[in-house]
Amino acid sequence: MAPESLSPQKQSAETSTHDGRVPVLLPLPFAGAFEYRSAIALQPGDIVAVPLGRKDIFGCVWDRESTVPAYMAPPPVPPVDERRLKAVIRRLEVSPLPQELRHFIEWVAAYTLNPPGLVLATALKQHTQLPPKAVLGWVRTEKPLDDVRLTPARQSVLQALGDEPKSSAFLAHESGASTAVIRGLAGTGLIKEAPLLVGASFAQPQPDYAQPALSEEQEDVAQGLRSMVAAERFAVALLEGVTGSGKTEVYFEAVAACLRRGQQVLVLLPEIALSTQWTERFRRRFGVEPALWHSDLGQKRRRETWFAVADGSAKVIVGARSALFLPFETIGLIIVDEEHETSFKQEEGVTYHGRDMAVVRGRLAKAPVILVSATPSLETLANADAGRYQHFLLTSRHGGARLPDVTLLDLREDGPARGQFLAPRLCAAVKETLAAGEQAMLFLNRRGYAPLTLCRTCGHRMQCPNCTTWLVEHRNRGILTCHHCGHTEGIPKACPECDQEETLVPIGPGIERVTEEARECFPEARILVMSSDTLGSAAATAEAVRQITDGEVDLIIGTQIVAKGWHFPRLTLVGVVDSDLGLGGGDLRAAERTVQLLHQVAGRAGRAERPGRVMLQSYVTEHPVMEALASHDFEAFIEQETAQRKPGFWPPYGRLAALIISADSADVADSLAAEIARVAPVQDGIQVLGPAPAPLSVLRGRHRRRLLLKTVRGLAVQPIVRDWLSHVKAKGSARIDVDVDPISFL
DNA sequence: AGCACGCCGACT
DNA sequence: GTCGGCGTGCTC
Repeated sequence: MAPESLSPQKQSAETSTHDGRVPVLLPLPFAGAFEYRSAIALQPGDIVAVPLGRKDIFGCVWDRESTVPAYMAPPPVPPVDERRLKAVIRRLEVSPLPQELRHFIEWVAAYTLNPPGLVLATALKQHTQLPPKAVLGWVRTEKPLDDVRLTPARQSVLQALGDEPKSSAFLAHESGASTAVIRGLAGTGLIKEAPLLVGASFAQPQPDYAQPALSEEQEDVAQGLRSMVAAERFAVALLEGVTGSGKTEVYFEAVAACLRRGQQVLVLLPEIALSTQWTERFRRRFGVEPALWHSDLGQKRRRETWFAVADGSAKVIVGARSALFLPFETIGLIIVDEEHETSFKQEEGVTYHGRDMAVVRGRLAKAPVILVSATPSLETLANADAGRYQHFLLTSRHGGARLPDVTLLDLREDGPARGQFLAPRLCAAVKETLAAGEQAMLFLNRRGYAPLTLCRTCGHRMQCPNCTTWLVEHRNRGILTCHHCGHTEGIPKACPECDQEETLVPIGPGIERVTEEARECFPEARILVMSSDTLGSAAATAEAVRQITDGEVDLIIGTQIVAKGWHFPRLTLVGVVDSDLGLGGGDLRAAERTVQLLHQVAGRAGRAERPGRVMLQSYVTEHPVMEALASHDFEAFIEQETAQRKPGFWPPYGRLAALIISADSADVADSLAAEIARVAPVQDGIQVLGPAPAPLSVLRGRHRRRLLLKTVRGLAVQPIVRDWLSHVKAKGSARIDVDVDPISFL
């Protein structure tokens, strides 16, 4: 794709050449854009090669004025001496970054307290390491037809031509002529080479391909969403509906409305690589596959998609959070499905929350944003309650299916035998289900065989040398491994502490151990294990899903992965092996997350005409989380969570920023943390907690301490943290990482 | 992020 | 006497 064939972008009248000085944002952690001289006129958004030190680097011509709200914006950097400016080397022949994307990059940088260049790097990573090759096709020239001898073959080639360039292969196929005819025509001057529109390979979704049969309730909500799209302005809606209520079908109507207006749609899913079922539903509704965007897209497909988004020919993009950085032309709608999913939060590098930044992107694009969930986050519910977001509800399951019956199995009264993990009542229920020719599922959110290996003689526990964690046994692979840093060792014969042999015993269940037990309890059952260890690729996942759907499997045993929005019509029993697992650790969202996850898992049961059953094994059946799940009364649970968070101004009734201090020795980490605490801000509405050792106090060999800044809702954390950190400096091995709106407290 | 400059240990 | 360790600082 060559730049000539891209739609021209909207530009402010003002050009960026200003005394021949051009700001260029480099994909490096500098405080702001660097300035260069340029003889040629450059526009903001242009990708340029510039010298930096003794090397050359790509950057993006930047805007002189910031659009970030003043309170959030980083302090301005003083201009550099004229004589030190170097000259721009050249402008790359690639599509520029649209203004809206540049503003978004600045916004994300200011909000997350990251240098804008680092955010640019995440946007540019997807893009121009290599300028895309122009692929050439053919178009008609102005030359009159009568100058040339027109054979029948030539005429049919000319007929196959359109306004837009067509490839030789396409023309040959369409006209039945050989490529020799095309070359001949080129020789006559009737046609000439022109860059192909890459986007031409992205099929257009048809808004009216299949008409959905919507219930009255669904139709009402769909109508509400359609009118948001029609308004063509920024607004946020929460679409809340129990599992199986047909949320996807309903928001597809908003997608259709947007397509009819010729605008683009961005759909964010938490785990796009696993979303084959979603893609299939999309194809049934719109006739074609949507454009996909995720991290392991091939280089070629990636580049094609980027440019198809830029020129507007890819209409619906389904992606992971990084799709927010695509160069949309005319975005008319953003949808965040499973908005409560914590995996929308990027935890490495630039830590941003995909859901929240989707709302920012929507505001910049003046487009509506729809947040979708069966168990919305407290953040989103609070926004809906405050009237900031519209709230649409789908209350009944599609096709008359009932919500599953949820039974709490109190392990204190009716627990399994020692060394086993499935209670007798759960085993009986599984047997019944299998006998009835239906499918059952066992859910345990823990990979491996056992989370702890202990010496029976001396009490030694097998620990990771780099992290404050136990090594998890993976018996299938014959190893002990750390789930945080990847450290792996063999399973020793003797205890490394007391040298006694055969004394190491596995403590607690992992999914491998539950599978072992299930094989003994249900010897006849065809068992399928679904975890990230057994399902390496999207293709493997799709195959597993097919086996389940086609009834080639009786018992599914899985981790987190099975909780995704799968539709398994034969599944009628779900057993949760350890419902209490997520409640430990005492972090802010432990209860909320457990409710969301277990409700999601429970929702896999009984989606078709057959009613479903769910059994939750727990040692704390009286816990509000368990009660909420058993009674399907989430409002009561939300009320209680709210009552707990509100008085202390915990999110969403206040704001948080975490400072993570790390160093290669505990002493250095401690003294820097103490120094930071000493200069902590003191002000009404602000509270500083810590420093405290991080729950994983040593991670990947680095000693970590945490401080938490909490402010009342009306107070932004960014200027406070900026000011705070301007008083301290990390030296040596020490580092300070800031996590605005932290989700993980590890 | 690179890549320099810059002061302290084991080598031709 | 030098080669080289990676600690601090700069790159428009």
